[in-house]
Amino acid sequence: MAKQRLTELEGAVLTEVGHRGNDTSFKVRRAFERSPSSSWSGSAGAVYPAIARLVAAGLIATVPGETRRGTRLLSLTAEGRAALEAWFTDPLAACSIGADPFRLRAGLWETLPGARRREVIAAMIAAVRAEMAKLEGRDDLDPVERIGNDLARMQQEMRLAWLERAGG
Amino acid sequence: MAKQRLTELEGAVLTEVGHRGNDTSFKVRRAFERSPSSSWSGSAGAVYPAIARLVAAGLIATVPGETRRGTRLLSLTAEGRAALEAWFTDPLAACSIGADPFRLRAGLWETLPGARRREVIAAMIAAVRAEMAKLEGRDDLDPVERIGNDLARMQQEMRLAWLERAGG
DNA sequence: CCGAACATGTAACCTGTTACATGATTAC
DNA sequence: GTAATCATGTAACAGGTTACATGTTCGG
Repeated sequence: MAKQRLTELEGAVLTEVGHRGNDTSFKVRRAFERSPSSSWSGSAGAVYPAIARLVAAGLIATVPGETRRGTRLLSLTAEGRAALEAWFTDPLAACSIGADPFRLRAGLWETLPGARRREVIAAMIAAVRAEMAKLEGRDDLDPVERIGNDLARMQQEMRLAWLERAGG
Repeated sequence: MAKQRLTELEGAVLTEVGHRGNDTSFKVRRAFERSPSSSWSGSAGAVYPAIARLVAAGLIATVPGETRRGTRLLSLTAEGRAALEAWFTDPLAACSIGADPFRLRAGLWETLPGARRREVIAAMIAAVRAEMAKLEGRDDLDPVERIGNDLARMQQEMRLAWLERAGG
C-alpha cells in the first residue's frame, strides 16, 4: 500500500505539512504559488491529486475542520514521517544535478558574435540581479524555507560571477 | 504554424542539432542518455515525439540518410535557428530558479537530531564528491557542453562548501 | 452587498517515462 | 553466426498545466 517512491512534488507536499505548518490543501498550494522557484506553478490540478495520492497511501491523515468551508486539516502519519525522511535523506536523489535552465543555455551564449553576445550577457546580468532582489526581500521565512532561499541566492551569486567573467 | 514556446527538451534538442553536431534522432537521444543531468532520461518516447513536433513546426528539416537503416539526417531551418536563439536568449527563462533537489531537501536536514544529522550530512558530502568525480572525468566535450559541465561542477562545489559549513 | 480571499475539486490536454517492437550494420 | 550497437518508433501510463466549476467567509 505504501508508495514505492515519492515524486519531488509529493516530497515537497509532505515537507509543507510536516515542517512548515501548512495544514490544509489550500495552504500547501498557496505556499507553492508564492515560492520563487519556477519548477511548479502550484496549480490545483497538481496539488489536490498529489494530496489525494498521499492520503490513499496512508502518509497523510485528514480530519474535518471546524468551519463549514469544507476545509480538511492535514497531518503526517507515522508512515508519512518515515516516507518523508527516506525522501530527504536519499543522497543520490538529493545530490543529483537537476534541471537548470541557465546551465542548459550558457554554452550557447558563447556562440554569438561579440556585440550580440555582450548584449545578451548584459541582459542576463540584469535578470539575475532582479531574481536576487526578490530572494533578498523575503524576511517572513521559517527556518526550513530560509535555507532553501539561501541556497537559491548562492546559486544566483554563482551565475552572476560566471556572467561577469564571461562578459568582461 | 511556428510553435508558441519551446519546452526545455525541445530547446535542448535544437541545441544538439544546431550546435553539437548530433544530426540524427538517435544521436540526439544518446547525447541525453549520456548527459549527467537527472532531468531527462533521454527516452525514445520523449525524444522522437519532440523531434516530430519540431519537424511539424518547420524548425527542423530532414533528409534521408545514405544507408538502409532508416536514418534521417536532421538540420535546423532558418526558423529553427531563430527559435533556438529566442529560446536561449530569453533572460526570464534562463535566469529563473529551476528544480534543484538539493535545495528542496537541505532545510530538512537541520531538523534532524544531532547524531543523525551529522550522519546524513556525511552521506551527502560523499554523494556530492562522487558526482563531482563523474563531472571531472569528462574530457571529450565540445565547447558548448564544456560550459554546462563547468557550471554543474561549480554548483556541486557550492553544495560541498555549504555541507562542510553545516556539518562542522 | 460585493469583491477578495478562503477552500476544494474536475476535465481536457500536453509531455515525459517505461517497456516493447522492429530491423540494419558492425565487430568478433 | 551472434552479440552489441545503430536506428526508429509506438502504446499504456503517470503526472503536471490550464481553465473551469462550486461554495464559504470576511472586510469595507
